[in-house]
Amino acid sequence: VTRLDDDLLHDPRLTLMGLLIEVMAGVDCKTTGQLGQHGVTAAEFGVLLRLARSPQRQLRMTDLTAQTSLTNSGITRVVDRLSQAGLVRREACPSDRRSTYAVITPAGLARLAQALPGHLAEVQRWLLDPLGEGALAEFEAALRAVRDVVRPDATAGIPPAAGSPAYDVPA
Amino acid sequence: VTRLDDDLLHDPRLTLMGLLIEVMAGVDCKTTGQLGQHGVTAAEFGVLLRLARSPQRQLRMTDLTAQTSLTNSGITRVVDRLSQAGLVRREACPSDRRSTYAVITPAGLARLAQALPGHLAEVQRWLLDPLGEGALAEFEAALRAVRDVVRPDATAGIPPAAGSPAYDVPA
DNA sequence: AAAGATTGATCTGTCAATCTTG
DNA sequence: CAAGATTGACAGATCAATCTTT
Repeated sequence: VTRLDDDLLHDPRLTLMGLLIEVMAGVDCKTTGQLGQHGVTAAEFGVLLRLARSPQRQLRMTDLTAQTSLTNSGITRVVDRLSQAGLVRREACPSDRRSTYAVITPAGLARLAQALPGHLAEVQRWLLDPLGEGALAEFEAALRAVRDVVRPDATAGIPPAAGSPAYDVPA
Repeated sequence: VTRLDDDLLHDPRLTLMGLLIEVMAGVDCKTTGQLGQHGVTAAEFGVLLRLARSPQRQLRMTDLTAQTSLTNSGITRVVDRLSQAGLVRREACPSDRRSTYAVITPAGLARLAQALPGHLAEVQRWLLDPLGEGALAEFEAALRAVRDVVRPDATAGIPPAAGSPAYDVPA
């Protein structure tokens, strides 16, 4: 049986993990607040942003799933809300009738344009500013190293057969 | 009106934020899976851990709220589940009858002892290993810098009047 | 049979309101 | 009235099951 050693309870790895969690919670508390003022959740913002960045301002549901940390049904629901709000429109895929495109509407682009500058400001204030000019590059490299391991697909460099550009995209 | 400039859509700050989100999603997907095998969610694990580390193996509900990224009602619900499962017990506070202590039970300690080593292994594998020996200290310092700004209270060094030790604690 | 998408049931957490004690 | 805790109503996401198309 495993005894509950006191060293285990104070393992430095717990501290690191705790810091990561606190940072994440803190930062997206701030950004969620800002985005909320523009009537979108973080997940919705992420979808709008990805659509706006994509070739035809559109992406298949499956590709959205691959690019976010949501499940396919999660994406269905986010797109439901966005299309209900008129920020996104569903469109049938001509070549494969199983697929559906989500297309960002002019209203969606407008909403994004309205929310984005403030969002960048929050990221600047709560992430870049505290890091400082010096630590930034190192921090980003560290994140990238971890990302490449926990999300190997995000960097898999095979030229996208269908329309999924392998950008680094936030939510 | 704000035009949707193409530069805004590709601002490097979005990349950084996106990396942070991906890393967080990736890492706690892994750890959630491991913890799930022991029948606890990440939030529940965090509460058990904090209780185990606390002076009398107990904490007031309020202190738990302060130490996690949950609301007070969120903590109520987590403790509900844990006490339903027999891993935690509620106990009245003698000095202030508004307060309730959550006390970890022997079963709770056992569960924690059972889950903790595997959890540490996951953190090692998905966080420390990818970072590598060299980047670790820098990364932790960076996180701490951000944490201090987004969560100023977590480091406020006033000696805890009531029982809330200002550890660095994960969830 | 597998891939894409959606739906119903459920889980976890929040918010606002409430109750009790200080 | 403020602080601590809980509760009801609800939002957001997941899982497993389902339906359609390949």
